[in-house]
Amino acid sequence: MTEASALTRNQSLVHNTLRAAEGPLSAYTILDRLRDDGFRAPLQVYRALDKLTSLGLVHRLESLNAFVACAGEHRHGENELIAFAICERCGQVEEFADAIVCERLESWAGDNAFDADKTTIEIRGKCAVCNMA
Amino acid sequence: MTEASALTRNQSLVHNTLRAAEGPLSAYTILDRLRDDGFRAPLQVYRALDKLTSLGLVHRLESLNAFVACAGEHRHGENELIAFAICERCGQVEEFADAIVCERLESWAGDNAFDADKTTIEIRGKCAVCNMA
DNA sequence: CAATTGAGCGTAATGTTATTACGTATTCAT
DNA sequence: ATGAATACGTAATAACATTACGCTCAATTG
Repeated sequence: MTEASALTRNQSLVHNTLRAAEGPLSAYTILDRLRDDGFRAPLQVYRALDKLTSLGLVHRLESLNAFVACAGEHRHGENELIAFAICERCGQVEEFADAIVCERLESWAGDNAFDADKTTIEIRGKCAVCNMA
Repeated sequence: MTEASALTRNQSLVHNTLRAAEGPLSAYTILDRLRDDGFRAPLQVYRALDKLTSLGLVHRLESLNAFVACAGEHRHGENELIAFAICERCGQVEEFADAIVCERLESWAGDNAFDADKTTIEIRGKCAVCNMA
């Protein structure tokens, strides 16, 4: 079994909602989609999201105040540096990692004695598909 | 005269508030600091911030929902890619640019036909000074 | 076994951040 | 002068997030 089996009911519901979604969802959108499953309050969602992000199953998109299920099967550790390309038009999010970017940022941190905790990289723009249209 | 002279009264007030601040300020904090200057509503602040960010005089920190005056005299164009290192402890923000990071992200965008509009890079952690303490 | 601890849960209230809507004023090029 | 663009003031509301309180359950451990 995957680690997902360790999730609680609420956590699974939130995780599945995000995985079923086409794109990022806000916490309140998730809440609305889970009303029928007994969700009543924002905190139920935020608590699940906290856990899921700490497990690396979900990412928070800071520039959107929204959340996405981590792409692919490869669950990232909490520390892996992932960049996001967010299409302003269709809402699709592409996730990618770049070793050199990662290295450069770590290098800056090293040079400046900055103890990095969490790094956010988000590119807003138009995806290939929408670029054509 | 600098371009700053082209700013309206409200825009200057907001800009000066940010420049006088030790670190990033939320829109509502700015509002509070400008009550005596006649500010009454959030929109007055948000409108000024919109203008200032489009001029490259102010940056929005997405992971903080807050704003900082652009460091140094070198006003960045709206397009220049700047990274921010944000100390969770003292609130100080360091601003830096890295050509290679920039190049790698542009390269990813090129390869994926993604038309990048605005890119955010924010590192949260502890700064050199706080690291010692 | 009982006591303690830690994670999770439910609910209510509140706090914080941002926008919409509407009308007015000023500036500037035509 | 007139129309377009930009900025302004105010009120209301929407959207996002947290604090506080008390309860349950399971695992640990003394």
